[in-house]
Amino acid sequence: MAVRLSSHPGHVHLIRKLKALGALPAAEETALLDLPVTLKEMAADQDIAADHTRPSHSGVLLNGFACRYKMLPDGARQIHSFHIAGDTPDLISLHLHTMDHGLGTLTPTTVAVIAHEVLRDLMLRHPRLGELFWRDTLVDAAIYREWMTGIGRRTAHGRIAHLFCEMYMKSRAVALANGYVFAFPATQQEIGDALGLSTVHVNRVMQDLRSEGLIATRPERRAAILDWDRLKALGTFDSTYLHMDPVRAA
Amino acid sequence: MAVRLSSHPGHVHLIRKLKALGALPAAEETALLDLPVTLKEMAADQDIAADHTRPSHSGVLLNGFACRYKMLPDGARQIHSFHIAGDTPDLISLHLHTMDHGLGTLTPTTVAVIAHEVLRDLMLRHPRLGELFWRDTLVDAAIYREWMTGIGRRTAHGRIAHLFCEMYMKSRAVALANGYVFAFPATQQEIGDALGLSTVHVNRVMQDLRSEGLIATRPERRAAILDWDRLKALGTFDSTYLHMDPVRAA
DNA sequence: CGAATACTTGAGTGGGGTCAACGCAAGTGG
DNA sequence: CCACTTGCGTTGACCCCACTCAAGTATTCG
Repeated sequence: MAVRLSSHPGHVHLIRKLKALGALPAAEETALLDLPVTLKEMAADQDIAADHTRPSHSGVLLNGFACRYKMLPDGARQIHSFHIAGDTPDLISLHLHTMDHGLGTLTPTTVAVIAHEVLRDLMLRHPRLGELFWRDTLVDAAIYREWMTGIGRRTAHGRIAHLFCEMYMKSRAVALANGYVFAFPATQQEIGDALGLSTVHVNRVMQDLRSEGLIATRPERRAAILDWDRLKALGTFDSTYLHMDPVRAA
Repeated sequence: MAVRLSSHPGHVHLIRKLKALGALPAAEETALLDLPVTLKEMAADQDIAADHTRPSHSGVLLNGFACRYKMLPDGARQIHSFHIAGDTPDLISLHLHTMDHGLGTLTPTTVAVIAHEVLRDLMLRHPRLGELFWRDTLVDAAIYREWMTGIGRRTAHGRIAHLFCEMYMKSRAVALANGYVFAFPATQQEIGDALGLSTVHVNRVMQDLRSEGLIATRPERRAAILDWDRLKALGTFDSTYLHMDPVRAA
């Protein structure tokens, strides 16, 4: 059932995210919100796009959480990124036609599905939007580099601290943080698969961070940062790679 | 001193690379080769673009080797990617204005430096070229994901095997491989910094791979793959992520 | 032919992995 | 409303892959 993107309240997160990336003129904003999309409600642990497939559509996450991941032949999993409302995680299938990894939901999720041809036409009509989306994929790439740095060279404590800093910054940018509290529904298993750690070790390190008074986690799958400065120092977190300052970027 | 990109023989690697990414019509090829560039000869271990700077130009590697890297406060280094002739490693500065990492040479190198405004104008005139370059940055991102997977979930033997497979495929794509022999001038130290391993361990594992008859390295800084199938299996290498098949991609 | 810059080797160590339970809350169905 | 299941977090014991430190031995190059 085709509706306009603007018909679902989740579109505000996309707009906020694009505005955090750079100037979004009114004409472009209107063109984007007028796009015909299909709303897809998904359960947790479903593939939005499976590895090795060739999608003909891309999606905007309107709510819920998703992740990008790769399964290895021995059953090990590496999670490459977490995605929250406002993200366009499979925009890349517009130019990389065969998926080289999977994209799956972590929680029940609403996705606005848009046909590739519609997106291509939009970007031809509005090159400024094309640039913003390109920029978005480049920020994703910067995040991969940062994770690579963490997995390769940071201790387990530093990696987990860094991840909490990043998820907080991303949530705040789309107004999904309430003070230092934000939704972070990943299990310890998933955090381990993201950071190259075992579940058991994630558990022990998170206990350390909690007992040190750095973070708190709630049964409702929310996280809170209790001491931003010390957490940031522990994870040697420098937000430059998130490229969230549109003023300096302009 | 401004010359045309076509004036340096290294331009052929760029053209080959773009053609491996997708169709490159003659008009676009001509427009690209006519670009005014400045040729810059650089020594080894110099920064093409330093961390935290705001470049106003991007470069094409015409020959030599470079790498993208990040230094951590404790002195540790993570190398994010290796780059060979034909690569455009700092194209991203066109849209991410502040460098969140460094880009440096590994060997003496020739770089064609192009002003951002010239590139922007080129892509407005030729959206098809813009798409190809976007695609190129997406392939780089796919390589980051693959490295992340390796560092997070592969053994040291698997990581090194995978890296040799990747560097061979990249060299072959721009006709810089001779059979299974290709230039790979990274030191064991640099390989370790790329794969999240210590120099000592890289050394021991490479001895294993040599004595197993999988690879050979030559004093002239060339590498040879002696048993492609076993090396590929050891690194669980699947070249999908390099997106090198323009036919299926079209 | 020194002086760097790699590459090698050995010995000892530790961060994080594995394996195997156990606790506990939230369904879910009878 | 209780028995069963399922998913997630937690704990303990043991172990190994890869790291560190320290000392070599080639190469390469001015």
